[in-house]
Amino acid sequence: MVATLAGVSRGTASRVLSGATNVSPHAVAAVTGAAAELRYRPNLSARSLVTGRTGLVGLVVNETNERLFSDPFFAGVARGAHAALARAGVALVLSLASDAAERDRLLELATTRLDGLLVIHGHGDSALVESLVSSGLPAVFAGRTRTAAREDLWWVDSENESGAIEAVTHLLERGRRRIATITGPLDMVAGVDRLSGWRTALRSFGVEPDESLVEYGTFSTESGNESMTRILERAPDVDAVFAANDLMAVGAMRALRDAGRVIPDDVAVIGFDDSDTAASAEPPLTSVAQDVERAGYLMASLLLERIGGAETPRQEVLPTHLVVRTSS
Amino acid sequence: MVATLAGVSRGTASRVLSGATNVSPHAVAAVTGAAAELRYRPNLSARSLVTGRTGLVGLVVNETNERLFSDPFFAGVARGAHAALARAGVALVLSLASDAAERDRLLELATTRLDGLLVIHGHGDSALVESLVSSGLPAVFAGRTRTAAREDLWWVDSENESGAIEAVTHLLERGRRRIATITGPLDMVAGVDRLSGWRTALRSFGVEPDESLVEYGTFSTESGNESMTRILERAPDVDAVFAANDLMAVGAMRALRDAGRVIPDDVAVIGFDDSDTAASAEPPLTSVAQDVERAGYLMASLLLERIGGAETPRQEVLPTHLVVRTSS
DNA sequence: GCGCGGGGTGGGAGCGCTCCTAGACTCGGT
DNA sequence: ACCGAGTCTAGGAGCGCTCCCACCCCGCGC
Repeated sequence: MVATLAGVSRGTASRVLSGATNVSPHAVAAVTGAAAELRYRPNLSARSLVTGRTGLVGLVVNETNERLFSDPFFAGVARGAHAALARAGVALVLSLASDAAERDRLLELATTRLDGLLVIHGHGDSALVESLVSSGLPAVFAGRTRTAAREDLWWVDSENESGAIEAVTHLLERGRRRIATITGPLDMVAGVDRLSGWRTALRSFGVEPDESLVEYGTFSTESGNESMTRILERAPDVDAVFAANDLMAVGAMRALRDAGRVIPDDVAVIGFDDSDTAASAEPPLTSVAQDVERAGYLMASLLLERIGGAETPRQEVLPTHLVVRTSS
Repeated sequence: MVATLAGVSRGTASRVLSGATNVSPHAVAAVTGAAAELRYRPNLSARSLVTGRTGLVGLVVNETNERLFSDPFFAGVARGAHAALARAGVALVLSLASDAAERDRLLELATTRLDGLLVIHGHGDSALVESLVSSGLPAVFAGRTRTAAREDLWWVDSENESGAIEAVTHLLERGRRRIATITGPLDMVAGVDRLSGWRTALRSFGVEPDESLVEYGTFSTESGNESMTRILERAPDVDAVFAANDLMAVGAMRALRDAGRVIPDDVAVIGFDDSDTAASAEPPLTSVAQDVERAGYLMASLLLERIGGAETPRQEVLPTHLVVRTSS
């Protein structure tokens, strides 16, 4: 180590450079001075070799058809996670896991050079979740899936159900009664919970949920469009729609417009996520806001705790709130 | 190394595990067999320590106000780059560099643990570019900026000018003559080139470019809206708009609709990028397509070459083509 | 004045790998 | 039968760092 040349022994220099404990002020000054002069950069590989930590965390995206990767949800989580990790000197490694081959490669990579994983899994890809869990690698999940809803895992999620309740209640309060919903796939807790919130809100207003007003989409614009079309066929008297995300809400609005319905006069529309899409939609979309950036930050913080040695799994649920715009 | 225990010496095992050269088939079989049995995973830190390569490449996003990070352009590049790198066993590290502090941290991180950088710089952030270049680290840029347009750098860009020419020519051929353009900031070559294409196309049809039909936006929906509003004030007779990206085109459409213009009957609109936004816009937006995923793939390939020892800078320009939808 | 404890330091050991060199072994030519 | 060229292998060296232990020195208590 070059820093030694300017003062003391390697041991002392190392002590100074990685959290000075039991070092004299004199030595500290000498070492830091020398390090600055020599523009010293510690070799992280060497450090990893001996500490067993790589200072690298994977951001796993199980990207399937719906191109989760370009989803604003992903972007927000990534940004938040990056912020939390940066202050701990940990870097984020992008890891896609679309197919089985990629999943294997990911596990290979993960067990060999990552300290932990942040997992965003679009669908409840149990194979991925299971193999991650069984690998024993520290991992924190974004959102519960059927497989990941257990308390033995670490995860961060939003208050999907109460968010949905707030949205549907808002519609009910404005006199809407034939409220349809376009939810997500049944294997995603986010979709299930939002659907459940829809039912709860209706019942609390004495309205029995009409199952013919329910459609299961895939969180894409196109599926929102198709779902809305089917709802219109089955229930032409629909006067509102609550979609489980903004993209589907936008798709639904297109279907409504094509069917000659005026938004919000004939049919009110509410989305979920409060993404940029919602704000720039035509008309601007009322949406349930969830702070994805904060979710990412929390996920990373939990993961750092876990890597730091925490044993008991932690879960965190983030609040949501309704952002009212012109579509409702 | 555990693999030795099942056959030969460390040296031989190492030779087998990292590209078998001068090894007997017998030894190969023995080592691979033993490695499989022991579920051997090489320690990448140790390997890095001796080879001097980390197998890590940074994806640098100079994220400013416009949230480049959630831009579909970024997502595409990231996906393409990931694909190219994965087959070389290289991982992608996400590196944001919004402010000066982050930039410093990034450089620290880069020089110490990354083999190279893929740089997406929203604005022509010369400070970032300069410091990267002077650090001597292998880097490939996405798109030229004023600072990065030089041939001593490595970059990948799209045929911005000819893409713009194609778009504007398409409008001219359909009889439009009062064609406005909303371009990007002057410090981005992408914007400048697209503006230049607009001029060229007009002149080739004998139309002298009217500078009052030019607006400079910031690539956001909102700026598209504002720019269009200003154009309508200055030139109410405008009959077409060419925007330098889809988001601004969408913003422009909103402004046009608010002004009572019908798209495309009164005013035709064309965007750039052919992102999902374009397809799902109302009405569906004609747009100049550029294959961002391929750009990312190429960037990564060039970077690998550079890291592999290639000295002479390479640049690559990708073709664009017009995707005609109902807005024009 | 002697022993003991604690803050501070020096340097050996070793993390797991690849590189390199010396040497062993094989085979064909004379 | 010998030798040289070619092929493959064993194991030492060392990458740059942290950990650990032995040690030194100083001040205090008996």
